[in-house]
Amino acid sequence: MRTRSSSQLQDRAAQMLSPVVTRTRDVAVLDALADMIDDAQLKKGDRLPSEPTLAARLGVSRSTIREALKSWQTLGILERKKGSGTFLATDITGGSPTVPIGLKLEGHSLLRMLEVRRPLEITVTREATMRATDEDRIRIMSTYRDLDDILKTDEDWRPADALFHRAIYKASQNSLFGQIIEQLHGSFHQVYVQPFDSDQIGVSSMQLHKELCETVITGKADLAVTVIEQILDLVEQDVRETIGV
Amino acid sequence: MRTRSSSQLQDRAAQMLSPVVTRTRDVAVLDALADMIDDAQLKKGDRLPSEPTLAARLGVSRSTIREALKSWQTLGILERKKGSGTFLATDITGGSPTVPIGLKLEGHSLLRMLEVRRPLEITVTREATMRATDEDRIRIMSTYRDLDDILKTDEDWRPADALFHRAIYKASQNSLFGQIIEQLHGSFHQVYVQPFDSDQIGVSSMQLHKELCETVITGKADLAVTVIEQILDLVEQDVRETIGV
DNA sequence: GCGCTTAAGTTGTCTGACAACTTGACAACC
DNA sequence: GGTTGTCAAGTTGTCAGACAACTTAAGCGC
Repeated sequence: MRTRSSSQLQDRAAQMLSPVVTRTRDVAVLDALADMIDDAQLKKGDRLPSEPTLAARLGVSRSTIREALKSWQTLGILERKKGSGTFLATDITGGSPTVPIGLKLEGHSLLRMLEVRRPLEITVTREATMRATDEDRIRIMSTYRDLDDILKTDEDWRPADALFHRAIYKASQNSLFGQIIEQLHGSFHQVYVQPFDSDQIGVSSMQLHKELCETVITGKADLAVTVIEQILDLVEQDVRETIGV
Repeated sequence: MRTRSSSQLQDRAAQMLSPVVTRTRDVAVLDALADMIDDAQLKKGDRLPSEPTLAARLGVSRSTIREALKSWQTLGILERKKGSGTFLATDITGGSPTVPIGLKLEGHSLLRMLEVRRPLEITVTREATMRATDEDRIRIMSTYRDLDDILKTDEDWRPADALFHRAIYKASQNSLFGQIIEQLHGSFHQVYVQPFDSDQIGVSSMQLHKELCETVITGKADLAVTVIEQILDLVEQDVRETIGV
């Protein structure tokens, strides 16, 4: 085991190198595939390019393509017929939640995303507060400490923030919440980051994150919900001011 | 063109035939895996045998094993860590022993989906009730009538049901809600319809849909929310009874 | 005991191959 | 004309083997 300081240094360095997650290749394939479906305006029942074609065009092996397709097949997005091809089984009207397709990210769509995030965040916070195991609590506390440390420097706080919130999602014991919120969160941050400076995070937001950590760990569900609502209010207010609504 | 009678005869004969189900190997792998999990009493967090081990023991190649695991990974049943192993991410608690274990696992993932759907449906129903335009109200009423008509026959009611709910989503004036819910709904139906095949929509559910239509149109937000909650309760109860939890 | 190195084990990805199946085109037959 | 048999090309399903990246634990030196 490394010493604590070096560990922190290494973690911090790793965070700067690989921003949020270790994108496995099949996820990238699905992203590209979503774009392709959007570009080609494919409708339900239309056939997708064959596996060898996709493999060649995306520069990955057929195995990777197959695993990515299997994922969407399980979710009912795709249907595959042996000897025939792969077909779109769902109409993706302007965008899919699994991979936001062609999502026009103007200010108003940011607000729409927040609208969807809000009920999900509230529910996941309540569930996490009530279901968290000891291991979850330790992880939440640990990720909060990391976030707190980062905020004292001028480094990028977003990766630490994402890890903190992910720990809470995990404590809800329902992986679907985390997946959907993080997709929204991801596309949200992509644009959200743009107009704001990285150290723009206010004192109030930092205080709220501390309260969120404490209330979740101590199991005060109702309080935790009010805190997450305040955080979302803060973010929404930020967005509104920025886009002048 | 053939005569009408012969054509009808042929169609009827064709209807009696059910499509040949090509049982792919990965489904068999998942069945075997479910039995193994049950026999070995594996709990959440426990590690599964490695891919090469499974491949050797089940007499299939590693590729087939991986595709099968990918399917359950997508459903959140499994979690895989590079260099470490594959772990069970869900607890199989209780349930009647007569229900095949595979159904149990998928049933639990159904419940998780419902958990995510619930806050979204509630929010979208409230928003729809308050924001609906006259055009939206007409559309909601019209799609409900269609659904009502279909229910009196023995035809498939699901498309009409989907259109009815979609009309409500649309009235919320936030396309993201509909997209995400429909994604969940789609994958839900894919699994839900497959093993349970409960084509019968209950009388109570039908009455609730009528109330939902009325409350949304007349702008009674709080009432509409309670109705949609009752509908979701009904569905959840149905799932729970089927998987015996 | 502590820290470092090493080796075994595991998942992610690639390559190449063959089997099973579908589809369309064409020929043969009634 | 309409039906059936046959064939070739294309596509998915499965297999085998290999290497890279990563984790874990045992072993070693201090």
